[in-house]
Amino acid sequence: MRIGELAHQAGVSTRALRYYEEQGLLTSERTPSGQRTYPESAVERVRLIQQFFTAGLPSRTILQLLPCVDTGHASPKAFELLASERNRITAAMADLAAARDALDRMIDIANHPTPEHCPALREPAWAPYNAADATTAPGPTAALVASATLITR
Amino acid sequence: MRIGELAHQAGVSTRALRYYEEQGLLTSERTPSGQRTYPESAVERVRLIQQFFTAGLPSRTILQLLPCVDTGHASPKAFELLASERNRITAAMADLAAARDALDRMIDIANHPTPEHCPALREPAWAPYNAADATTAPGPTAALVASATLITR
DNA sequence: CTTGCCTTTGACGTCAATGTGAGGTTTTAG
DNA sequence: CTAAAACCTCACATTGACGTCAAAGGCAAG
Repeated sequence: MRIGELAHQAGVSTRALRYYEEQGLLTSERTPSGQRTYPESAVERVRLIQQFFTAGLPSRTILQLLPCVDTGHASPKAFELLASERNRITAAMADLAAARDALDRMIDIANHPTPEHCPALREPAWAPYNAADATTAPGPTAALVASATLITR
Repeated sequence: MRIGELAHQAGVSTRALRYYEEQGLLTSERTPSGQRTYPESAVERVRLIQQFFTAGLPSRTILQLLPCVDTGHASPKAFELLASERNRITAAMADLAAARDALDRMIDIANHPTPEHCPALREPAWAPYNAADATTAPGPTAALVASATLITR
């Protein structure tokens, strides 16, 4: 499998794949003419790398983690890294949840039919502004929190 | 309140505050000599801005959202933005959860007392590699998923 | 007045994961 | 054989939220 194929199957650009290789995250065989060749398993590997990138892990950290994936063994230092990154992610999820709650409050306020700060009654029928949701929070739509804390000015 | 005080109370740098102002996210009065002055309420506002930045919203988007916070009213376009950002955040949380699950699988594998790929028995007593967790997933520690999918090579 | 800390504007630096093009070789399809 | 498509390396550009330094002015205390 050459680089274009891998890029297609893994859903990334060829530039990204060369970058991963440059960072030591991905290896490749070379044909006599110098073109990269990958095994099928590379697709899964690239997807894993992408997952880590998406989660905000920097390439240097991923580089330290991948050997642990390959060997199934984690040195104490790698283990510490594993744990701290897990905590980072958990904290990031909490931050996201907090921001989402803030947005929910704004949505509630904008949607709340109280005339004092709601000339938003011109709206026709509300498109159900969300459809696929039940990922983490099963909450119906938005938190029912007092609005005072949001009205800054 | 001058800029240093606000920066301290809101937990950001003065550079960030000037940047926020430059982006139109934050306003300030000026003393005759040109120094910025803020009301107490600016602390909360900066915290909200920071919360949005932390959640990955770009400044341009925050700029569109803030007036909605101020007036308590959302135009249809702002409402759409609110909803789409909410969905973005939810998706990001799912991505984080997936990456965390991957880390959990790695932790499990590294920790699993099977000799085939586990010379990790040299470890003394495991520090409970996580403490504050129950943010979203009440899961005990790590998923108990088959290891085959992880062993790439 | 002067010492020291805070503030001002302006502008360049950073970091990281790519995008983008140049200029050239290899593979593939007809 | 030939043209298109895919690949190669090298290297500069991008994006965004700041960091950082420079040169200067403001403001309280001694």
